Amino acid sequence: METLLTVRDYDLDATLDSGQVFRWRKEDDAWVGVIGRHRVRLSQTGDGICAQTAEQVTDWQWLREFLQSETDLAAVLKTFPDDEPMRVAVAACHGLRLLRQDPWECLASFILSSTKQIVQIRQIVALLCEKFGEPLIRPEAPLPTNPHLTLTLSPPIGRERRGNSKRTRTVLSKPASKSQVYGFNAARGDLFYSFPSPKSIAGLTESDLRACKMGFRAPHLLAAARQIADGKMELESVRKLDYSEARAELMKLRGVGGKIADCVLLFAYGHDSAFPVDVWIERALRQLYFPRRRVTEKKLRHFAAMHFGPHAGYAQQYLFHYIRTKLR
DNA sequence: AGCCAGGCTTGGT
DNA sequence: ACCAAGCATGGC
Repeated sequence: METLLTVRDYDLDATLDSGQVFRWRKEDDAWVGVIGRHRVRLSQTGDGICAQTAEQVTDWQWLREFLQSETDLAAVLKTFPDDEPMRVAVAACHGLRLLRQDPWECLASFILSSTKQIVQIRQIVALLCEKFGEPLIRPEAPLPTNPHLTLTLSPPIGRERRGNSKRTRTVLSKPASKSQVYGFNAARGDLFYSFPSPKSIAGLTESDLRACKMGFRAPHLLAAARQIADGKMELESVRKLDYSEARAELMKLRGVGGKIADCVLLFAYGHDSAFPVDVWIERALRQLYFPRRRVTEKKLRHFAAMHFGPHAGYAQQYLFHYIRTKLR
């Protein structure tokens, strides 16, 4: 299925490559990635964004929600302070947007992000999904016509399928290869996977997770997954909380400090006032707004909240992307 | 308070 | 070519 979202001032390249998401890859002129259980191909067109999926889609609301294509960007930009650094960043990153991600995927990704650079975060998250997510069908391939074939997926490489063994060996005496199932060569990297649920991660061991090269973040992710799977933490009910309540709630999770909580609040819960301060932003703020002055991190956060207005998180994204891509 | 915990990239030498 | 620094958090 294919649809065209008409939208102005939307730079897909900048948006999908600005450290908000870690699973999107550019293939030729299009971006391929996963939203929920949809494997999606996105490309920039003259008047918007073209999206393709393998399966029938009647309601594209989930896509508009993820892309935030209805957001009035001009209205957001108008609230930014009129100072030199902001003007430069906005001019340099025209069409940069904030996405609206699934809270769990966002939370887990940012737990894994601590003291990692973006390239490594991508590797870790990719490994996690390949090992423990469910394989998805690529948009270009037709859906399998034989219903039995859909029941004979072999387990992802490196993973024992426990429990529902009914599913793995039903009709066919010999398991179908991935290329039989999907109609293309499913070499590593060609298949896409859903993001593993809290429940599926909660059932793993720390060493399962360490095999994804996440190091000391493995116990953090495992503990967070278990807190959520046990119902001790309700990511859905965090939606009802205001910014500071939600921040305090998320920080109860292992591996979640102020910075990571702010990332999740901004990228998944739509709290535009969240202003994640990582080393890049901290350096930029000190250099641009407090040259040769000693300012504590707390003061810096206070300044950011006061100075950048109700959509401070958007302003942060412009500064972040500007210093990372244009000021290297 | 200050250090350490994977491992991969970046930057300095 | 080699080697240190950087990275956000929790635990000691």
